[in-house]
Amino acid sequence: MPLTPRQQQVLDCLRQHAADFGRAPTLDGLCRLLGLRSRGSLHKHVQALIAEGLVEPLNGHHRGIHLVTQSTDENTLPLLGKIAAGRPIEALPQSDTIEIPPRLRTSRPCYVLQVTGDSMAEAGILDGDFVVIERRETARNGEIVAALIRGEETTLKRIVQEPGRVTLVPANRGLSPVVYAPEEVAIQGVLVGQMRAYH
Amino acid sequence: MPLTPRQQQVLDCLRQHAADFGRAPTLDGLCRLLGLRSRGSLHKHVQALIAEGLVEPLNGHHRGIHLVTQSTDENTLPLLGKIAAGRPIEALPQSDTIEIPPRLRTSRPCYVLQVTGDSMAEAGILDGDFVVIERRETARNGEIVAALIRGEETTLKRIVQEPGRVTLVPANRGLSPVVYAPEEVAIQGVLVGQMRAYH
DNA sequence: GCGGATCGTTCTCGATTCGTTCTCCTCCAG
DNA sequence: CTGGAGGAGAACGAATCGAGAACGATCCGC
Repeated sequence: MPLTPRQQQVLDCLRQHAADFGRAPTLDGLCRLLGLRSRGSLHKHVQALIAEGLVEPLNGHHRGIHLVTQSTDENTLPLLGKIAAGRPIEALPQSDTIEIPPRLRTSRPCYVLQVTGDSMAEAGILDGDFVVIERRETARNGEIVAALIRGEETTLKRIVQEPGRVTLVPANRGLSPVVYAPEEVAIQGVLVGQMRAYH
Repeated sequence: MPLTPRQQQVLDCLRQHAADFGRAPTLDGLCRLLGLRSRGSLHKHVQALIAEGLVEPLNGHHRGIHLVTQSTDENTLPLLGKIAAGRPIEALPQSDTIEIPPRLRTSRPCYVLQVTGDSMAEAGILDGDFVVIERRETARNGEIVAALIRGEETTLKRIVQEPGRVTLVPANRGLSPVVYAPEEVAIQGVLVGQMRAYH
């Protein structure tokens, strides 16, 4: 739903205030900035902005009108580098980012890797694909994880955790599952999305 | 139904206003811009534009004359429906859209389909994946296309075109390539991107 | 810890603006 | 003369907007 003119003014004023002071204004302070005399009136505008998801809702626990953080780059994630069986994640020197639609990520922190190699080809993950990884240190059995093995190499595999051992299962007839001790495998994240460009 | 000269003038004025201010004008504001004195008169023209589908209908819920946004968000594409071997594209009743990062599409018109079935599984396209299709009627050999066969069924396959015959090649050991006469196969678009969510 | 000041929230009331509908008017082509 | 395009103006209901009062909850100096 589009904002009314006054709501737009309030939003502009909030952005201005954030740029100037970096502090969250109170309703009374906003009233003065906007030339209003009643908090009650302004409150309705702020509620509308909250309904639009532009302002942090404050459920009586703290004060101050906080803008929601940067809705613009909400759809970009850091592209950390490449993941290949046999090598640690090749970090890119420059901090690169890549646009990811919300459907391909979760609400928790995520990052993106580019796949090298065909070890997960039969799971539909090919050489050159981009994979979205949710930053997490535990996984459920059967999930595909980015795992650091003995602090040396990082790989993308399906994980099966049993008492006393962890098995990383590739999706490729030419490769075999490998069994590790639990302390050898550090989960760095869980696969939540994948995408590929053909052109 | 064609627009009357005055309706065209109102439409031009609306586009001008959107370009200048990015805000929806009110009927009174439009009157001033057009040199009119009565909202009631202008209202009839706006109603005509709504009937033509050029202006957002506002059913007393909000104010301001909004132009209909045609592909306003350049990162969203229409999600037309599902594509399955053996059936035409199942059109979704409601016109749905889906966010697609620029990397997964081309600069030409594209749309999105959701894949049903595993006929392209060995090319890394699984059941449930979303594929981005560039709207095009010709393809190069080896490209993956959405093709309409005999006007009946639509399918996603790799295409090989030779003089006098067209072969559609699935990527699945259990399925065989099928040869058609060129006039039996109508290319509806070419695969340019693919994505999958795991959660 | 306490009490007053500050703040968020909710409510009512009134004023203005705006979309809508209606009637009446002019102009012009067929 | 008739009908359609176009405009003026009045009137009504709804959306928008602000003022003010009242009530808890939080914050802060003592």
